[in-house]
Amino acid sequence: MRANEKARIPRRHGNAFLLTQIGARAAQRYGERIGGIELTPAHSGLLFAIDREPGLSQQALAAKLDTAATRLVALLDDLEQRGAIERRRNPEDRRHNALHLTEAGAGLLDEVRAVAAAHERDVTAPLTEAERAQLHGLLTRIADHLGLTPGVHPGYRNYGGDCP
Amino acid sequence: MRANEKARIPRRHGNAFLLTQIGARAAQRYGERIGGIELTPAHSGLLFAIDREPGLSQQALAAKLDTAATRLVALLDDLEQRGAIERRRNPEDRRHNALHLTEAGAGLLDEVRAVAAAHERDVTAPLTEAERAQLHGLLTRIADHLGLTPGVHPGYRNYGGDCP
DNA sequence: TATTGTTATACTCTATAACTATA
DNA sequence: TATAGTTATAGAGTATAACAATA
Repeated sequence: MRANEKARIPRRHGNAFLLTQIGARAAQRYGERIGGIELTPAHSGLLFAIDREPGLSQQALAAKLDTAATRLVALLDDLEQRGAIERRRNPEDRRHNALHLTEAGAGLLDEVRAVAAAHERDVTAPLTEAERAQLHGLLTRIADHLGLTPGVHPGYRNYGGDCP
Repeated sequence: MRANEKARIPRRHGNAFLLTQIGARAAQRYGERIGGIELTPAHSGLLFAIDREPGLSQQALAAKLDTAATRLVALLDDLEQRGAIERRRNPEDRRHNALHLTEAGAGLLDEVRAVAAAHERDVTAPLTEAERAQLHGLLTRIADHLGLTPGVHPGYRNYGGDCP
């Protein structure tokens, strides 16, 4: 009975488990790297998002990232205090803050991009360029199948489930 | 300058980011599935570990999973209360508990294996069998490069970093 | 009254530090 | 005193609920 169940499993350590293991470790390493410029992964995600679509309100940005707007406040406070972003109050409807990167913020984003590129090279170090492209094709299809939004980190999403 | 930095990035959404995204989502889905039999991913990991190496003490098991022994107490309480495991006190040194799966625990582990197999099929649904094998080869090499212990979920590890 | 942004509260998770019982 | 297991304490992170300002 147990051997029978066992036989149904395709591999000792399946792709799904490997993906979870690797994903968690890659996230942890990215967190360490991005910590080197005094940011968290969440901060870096906001810089990317604001650069991609400047002028959004906090509510609109939260909707894009599929997270609660309350979560953004402290993160944006940090970035604003650092001079990386501006909250421009809309004169026509003074409840809205339009989010924009400053000059310094654009420079900081360049640093983030450099960190991300180094991270990318690190994680895929044992693969050849052809294998990286192969992997990218496979992963893109899985990401699509799982309904993942390109560029939106799942850490922003509102799940009930356990993190690991 | 910024365009120059951008050009260094190999792809819009690199493999590292995709791995993080997919890993987090896969973990979340597994958590939902395993919740269907009133367990968390952590509980299921303990069942696997105790089955793989029965008779370990709680300290020894914690060391294998690279986590604090205090973290295991409540999880083992749950499994014991459910009749899935036993803490057998060692008569020669009565400080040690030798951990063992019960008959019921073996049955529960079979259910966990079925859930894991369904999860595996779900995550890799869009791939052919040949592609799954290809992916497995690439992921195994990356996991090895990242120093991951086969079968040990990173969720048990003691990092300081952010979870996502 | 409805909406934007903010602050406050409560809850979960976990790391660390006491504590007990055995040796 | 040293170790295995347990319990208690404290901290981080976040989801939810209240709140103030504006429309």
